[in-house]
Amino acid sequence: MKIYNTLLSSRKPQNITPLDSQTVRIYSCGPTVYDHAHIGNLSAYIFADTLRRAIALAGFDVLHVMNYTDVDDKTIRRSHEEYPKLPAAEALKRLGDKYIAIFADDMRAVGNDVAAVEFIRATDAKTIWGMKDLITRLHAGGFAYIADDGVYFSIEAYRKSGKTYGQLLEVTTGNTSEARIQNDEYDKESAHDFALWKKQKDGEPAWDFELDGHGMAGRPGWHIECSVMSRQSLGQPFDIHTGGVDLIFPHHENEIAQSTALEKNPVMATIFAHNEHILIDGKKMSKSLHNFYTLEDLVQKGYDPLAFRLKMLQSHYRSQTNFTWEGLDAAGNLLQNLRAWADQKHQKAAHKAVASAPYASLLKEMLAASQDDLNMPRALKALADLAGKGEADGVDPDKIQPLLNVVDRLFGLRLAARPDITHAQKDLLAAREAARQQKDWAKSDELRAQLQSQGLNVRDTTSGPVWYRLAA
RNA sequence: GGCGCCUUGGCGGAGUGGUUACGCAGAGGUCUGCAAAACCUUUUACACCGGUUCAAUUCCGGUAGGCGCCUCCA
Repeated sequence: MKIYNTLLSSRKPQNITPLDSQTVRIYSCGPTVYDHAHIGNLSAYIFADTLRRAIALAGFDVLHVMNYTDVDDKTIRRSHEEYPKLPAAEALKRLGDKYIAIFADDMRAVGNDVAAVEFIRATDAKTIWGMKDLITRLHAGGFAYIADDGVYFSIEAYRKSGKTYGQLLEVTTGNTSEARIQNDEYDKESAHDFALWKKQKDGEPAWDFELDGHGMAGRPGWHIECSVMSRQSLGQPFDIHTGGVDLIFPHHENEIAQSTALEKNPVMATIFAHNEHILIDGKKMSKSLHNFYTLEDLVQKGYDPLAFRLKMLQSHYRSQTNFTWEGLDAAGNLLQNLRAWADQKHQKAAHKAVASAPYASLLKEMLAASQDDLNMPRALKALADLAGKGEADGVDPDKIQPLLNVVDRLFGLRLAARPDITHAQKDLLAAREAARQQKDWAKSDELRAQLQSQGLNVRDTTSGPVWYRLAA
C-alpha cells in the first residue's frame, strides 16, 4: 500500500509499513468547531476516511485519531456571539458541544465511519495538561521564550540544535511574505516564531498556568494541540499525519518542530499525506471568500450527501477538483445506478449464476487501485465495470452480498444493506405483471404509475419485471 | 518578490512513448404493447511553439493561461 509523502525527504508515493509492524497509526487534523463545516472541509475527512479504509483492506490494523480544535480566536469570538450571557469558559464549552454534534452528523451523512475514529478535544483536561507540560519542557530546554503576550517557540533555537525547520517546505527568509512581516502584531522575536501559549485577554476563557515563576493564565496556541494529542494517543513517531494542503505550512511544520525539539529522533510521523482543495469557479473554497457550500446547502437542493462523497471519489485526492452542480448531478446519477445494481440482489428476476473469475479479478483491481496512492477514480472504474456487467447480465445471488460488503468497506457508499421493497409493493408489482400478461395495458400502466408514485420504476426483462428506485 | 503545481473530448476525470480508461450528458438505432438506469453504434480529446525519437497526449525546453502556499484556513 502506497501513499504520497509530502515530506521533502520523500515527495513521492511511499510504502506504508507500520513502525510497530502491525498497526498503522494515523492522526488527522480535524475541524475548528465554530461553525458548520463546508464541503471543502468535509472532503478532507472523506480523504482521511478513505485512506483508513484502504489501509484496513490492505490487511493492517489501524488506529485513527482526529482532533477537535475547540479553543482559538474564532471559537472564542463565536461563543460570545452565541452565548453572550454565559461565562466565557461555559460559552466555549457549549459552542464546542454544539458544532461537534453537527460535525459528527455531517461526517456520518457523507459516509465517513465515525465509529472507527477516536476523537479528542483540545480542551480535554488531559490535552491541556499535556500542552502545559510540553511547553514547560520546551522552555526548560531553551526552545521557548516568554513574551508579554504569551510563550513563543524559537525557530532559531530549534535550528541551532541541529534540526531542520523546513521538513515539508523550504523555509527561508526569502519566502516569507511581506504581509507576514508587516502585519506582525505579536511580541515574538522573529517572523517564523509562533505562539505556544497566549495570555488571557479581557473576556476570554483561560486555564491557569505558571511558567518559570510567571503567571501565564491563558490558552494554548493552535499548533501545540496537535503535537500533544497525537503523541498522547499514538506515541511518537507515528505512521501517517493527514490534513489539507493548506496545513503543510506553517501548521504541520510547526508541529514537527515542537514535537521533535526535545527528541533525538527529529521525526514526528513517517508520512505526511495532504489532500488538495475543492475549487469553486476555479478558486479555493473558503469562508473568507464566501464561496463555500455546506452539506446542508446540498441537501436543501435535493442532493444526497453520498453523491457528494462519490463526486469526491471520482477525482484523485491530490488534484484540485472543481465543484459544480453539473458534476454533482453526474455523481448522483452514478450513485443511483450503483444502487439499482445493488438492489438486484433482492430480485429473482435479476438473478443469474455468474462465474467467480470476473468478480474476483475486478475486486482485485479495485483493491490494487486503492492501494496505489489511493487511486479511487481507478477503483471506481473497476466498480463501474462490475456494476455495469451486473446490470447487463444480472447478479449472482450467492456472490453479490460478499462483494457488496467489500465495496462498502472501501467506498463507504452504503450499498450492502439496502432494504427490500415492501410486501404491498411486491403485490402491486405482481398485479401489474398479471395485467401485462393479459394485455390489459391500461391497468398495467396505471399500476406502474402507482409504483412510480412510491419511488419505484419497473423495467420488463425476459425473466420478468425488475424494479429500481428513483432518486433519493 | 520566493517556492510549488496544473492545462485531456459537451461536462467531470484516469492513463500511457506506438493499441481511442471510466462516469455523466447528447445523437441514432435495437429491444419493448408503451417503457426502462437494458443492449449496440456514435460525437474522430490530449493549451501553444520548438526539441529528442522510427514514433509524443505521454520525455526535455520555452510561451500563454490558471491555481496553490509563503498570514487564520481542509
